[in-house]
Amino acid sequence: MKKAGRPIIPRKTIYRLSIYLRCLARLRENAINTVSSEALAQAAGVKPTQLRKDLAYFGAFGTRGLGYEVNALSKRISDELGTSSLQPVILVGVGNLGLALLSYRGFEKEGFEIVAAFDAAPKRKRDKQIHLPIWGMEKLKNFVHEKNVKMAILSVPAAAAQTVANELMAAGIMGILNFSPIVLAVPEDVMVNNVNLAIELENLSYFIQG
Amino acid sequence: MKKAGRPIIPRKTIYRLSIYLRCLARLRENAINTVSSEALAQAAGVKPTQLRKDLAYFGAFGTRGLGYEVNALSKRISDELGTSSLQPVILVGVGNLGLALLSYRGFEKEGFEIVAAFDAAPKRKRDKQIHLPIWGMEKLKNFVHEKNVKMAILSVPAAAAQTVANELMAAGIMGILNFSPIVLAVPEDVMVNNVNLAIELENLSYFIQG
DNA sequence: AAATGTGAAGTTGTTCACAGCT
DNA sequence: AGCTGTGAACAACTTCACATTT
Repeated sequence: MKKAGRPIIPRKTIYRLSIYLRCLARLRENAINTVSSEALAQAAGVKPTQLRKDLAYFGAFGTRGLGYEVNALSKRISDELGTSSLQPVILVGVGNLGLALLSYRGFEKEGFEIVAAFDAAPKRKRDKQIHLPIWGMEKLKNFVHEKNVKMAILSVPAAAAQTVANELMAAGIMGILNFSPIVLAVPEDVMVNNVNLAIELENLSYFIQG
Repeated sequence: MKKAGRPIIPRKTIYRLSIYLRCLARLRENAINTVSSEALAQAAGVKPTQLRKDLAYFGAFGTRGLGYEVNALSKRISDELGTSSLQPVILVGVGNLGLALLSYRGFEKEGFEIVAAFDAAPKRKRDKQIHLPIWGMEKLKNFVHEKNVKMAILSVPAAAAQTVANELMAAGIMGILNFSPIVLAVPEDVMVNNVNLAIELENLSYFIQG
């Protein structure tokens, strides 16, 4: 959770750095070399001062009067986030949602690859062909060790989630992207990000009722 | 964005109310009638005081010395969130991710139904059978008006996202669950929730590198 | 002139400490 | 005794204002 030897950067800032990185990628595609905090902030949906504060956590490299060099800033943020190298990820729980996520091949472009899928019933019939084999849970531990996988996508039913999460952690997984609708109990050094589409919709529906 | 005649409840609280509701549902399944703020907070992954503060935004109904009645509290939160009635939702952009979301039929259990799907190329060949017909974008406006749809899931490529979002808003959509990796520009009265799986993974990967 | 970098002020959200019910 | 409800203290985050640099 903390990065030794560097200033502690707030969670929210890290999240926004990812957003800035994607905005910068689009600028690059359009062959734009230089950008002001004003313009970049606008693209990212934040205030210019916030952008500058965020960048200030890991040093200054803008040019006053001019702005930031797009390539240099991209590189710097990318280094900071550690996204320069492709991270292997496993997916556990190939039910409806897990299958959906597997068939969505949009992770690779962004530096992540789902390298294996696991399920309690690997042979179960599924209504869609996928290119990746599905392994039984007994194969998980060895695989994670051998391939040195650190991250997992968890898409099992609520009732199984905590048990499976425990297996993942025992195998050495340190980061879990949790799609199951329960709050996982994990030790401090394991990181969980929750994604719950139903809650997102519920949240929207609240705010649009006037 | 604001609810007339009621105290303004912070976004984060609303989000947590959804979590509490799901924890309460599990308690109900286990035929537990009463719960303390301590126990419920633990299940929801928050501190007891925070839970009580959250509930205090819309009035007190716990029993001191005892705790909360599970059914009554569920009902109260559900009313507050307005999730008692089923909300129709449309999905726009039936590419890889959109198709994946359509085939994930997990929304219905949670009070939402995807009632129609739209795509710029509705006849395009897709590698999976789905039960819902896919309409062309020209059908969108009428449908939204007729069925009085207020929420949309947006899963089109980045390049098209803002244009399509504009169409949605022109048709009367007030809440967008945005899966496309750009920040949408919308007027104040339209609500956008962003879900970006790549960013979630990137975020995880940052925090697990020691 | 234009735009960054940053201490200080302001705002929002969280936790504490404890009074007040049951 | 046990647990809620809440003002006050605290912490985190955001924005402002402006000095500084090119």
